[in-house]
Amino acid sequence: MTDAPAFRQTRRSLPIALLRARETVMGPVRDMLVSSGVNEQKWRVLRVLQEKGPQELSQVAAEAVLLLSSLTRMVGPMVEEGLITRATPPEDRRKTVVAITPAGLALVNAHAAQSAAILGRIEAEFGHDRLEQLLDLLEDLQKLDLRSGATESVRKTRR
Amino acid sequence: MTDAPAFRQTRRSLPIALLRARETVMGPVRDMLVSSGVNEQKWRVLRVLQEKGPQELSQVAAEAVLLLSSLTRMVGPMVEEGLITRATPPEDRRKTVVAITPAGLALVNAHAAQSAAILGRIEAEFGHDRLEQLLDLLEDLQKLDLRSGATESVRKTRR
DNA sequence: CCAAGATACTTGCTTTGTCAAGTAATTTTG
DNA sequence: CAAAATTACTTGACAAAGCAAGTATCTTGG
Repeated sequence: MTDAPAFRQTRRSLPIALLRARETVMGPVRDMLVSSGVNEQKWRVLRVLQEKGPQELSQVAAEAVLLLSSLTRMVGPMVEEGLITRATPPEDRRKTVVAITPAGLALVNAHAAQSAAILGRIEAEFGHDRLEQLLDLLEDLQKLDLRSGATESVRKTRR
Repeated sequence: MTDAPAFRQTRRSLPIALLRARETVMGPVRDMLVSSGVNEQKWRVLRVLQEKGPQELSQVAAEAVLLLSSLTRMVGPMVEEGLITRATPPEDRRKTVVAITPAGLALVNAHAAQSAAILGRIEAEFGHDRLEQLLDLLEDLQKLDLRSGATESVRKTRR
C-alpha cells in the first residue's frame, strides 16, 4: 500500500538516457558514414569482420547488435557491392560464413582517421578519464544477466 | 603509412557499447511491454504524457526521443486504441496537443510495479551508486555539442 | 536407420526511422 | 495589410527493425 514514486522521471530513465546519449554520439559518426557510402549497420558489420575475421551470420549479428533477419537482408547487397564474401562451409551447410574483402577493408581503413578524430573530439570535450569510466560502466552493465529470476512474475519459459 | 591501432575494439566502441547496454536493459522491459500490448515507442509516449501532462506533438517527440513524423503516424492508432486523445488548440490551430486518457493511464499504472521491479533488479545487480554515476555520465554526454567545428569537413550548414 | 528435435538461416508483413516535400496556420516585414 | 517567412505538422517513399512462420540441414534417441 504505497503511493511511492513508481516511475523515475524519463529524464532519469536509463533506457532513454542511453538512447539520448547514443543520438549525441552518432551525430558526427553519421556524417562520416554519409561520405563512406555505407550506412550504420553495414559499417558495424564491416567493423566486426575486420576485427574478428570471417564469421557465421549469427555471430556477426550478435557482435554488430542487429537481428539475424536484418543481417540476412543486407548480406546480398553487401556481396554485390564487393564489400564482403559469403560462403557455406561444407561441414555444415546450414551455416553461412561471411568475410570482409580487400575492398571492404579499404573502405574501413579509409575512414579510420575520421573515426579516430570523432572519438578524439568526444574524448576532448568529455574528458579521457570520464570516457573510460563510462565505457567501464557500460561494459559492466551489458554483462548483467537480467534474464535470471524475475522478482515476481515467472518469466515466460517457452521458446 | 601507419599500421597504428586506428580503431578501438568494437567491445570498447562507445556507440556499440551504448547499443549493447541498451539491449541489456531493454530485454526485461520488452518482456514487460509484450504483456502490456504496446510497443516501446508507444510506451515512451504514454510515459511522457503521464509524467508531463498534455503536450504538443513536437514536445512529445523530443521527450520520447522519436521523430515528429514517426509520432504523427502513431497518434492515429493510439487514439483509436483509446490510449490518448488529440486536440487542436483554438489559439493556434497549427498545433496538436495530445493527452493520456484514463485507459492509457491505467495501462501505464498496471505496469508500474513490473517496471519498478526491473529497475530494482538492475540497481541491485549493478549497484545504486554506480547506476547514479552512469546516469550522470550519460546525462553529461548528451549535453555535448559535437556539431561544432568538424575536424575537416565543413558541416552542412543549411537548414 | 529414421522420425522427432534442434539449428541456422530466410521470408513475409507490419511498424518505425529517415529524408525530402508538401500543406495549413501564424508571424513578420515592406 | 498583403506577400514572404516561419512554424507545426503531414505525407510519400524506401530502408531497417521486429516478430512470426517457413525451410533446409544437422543431430539424436529409440
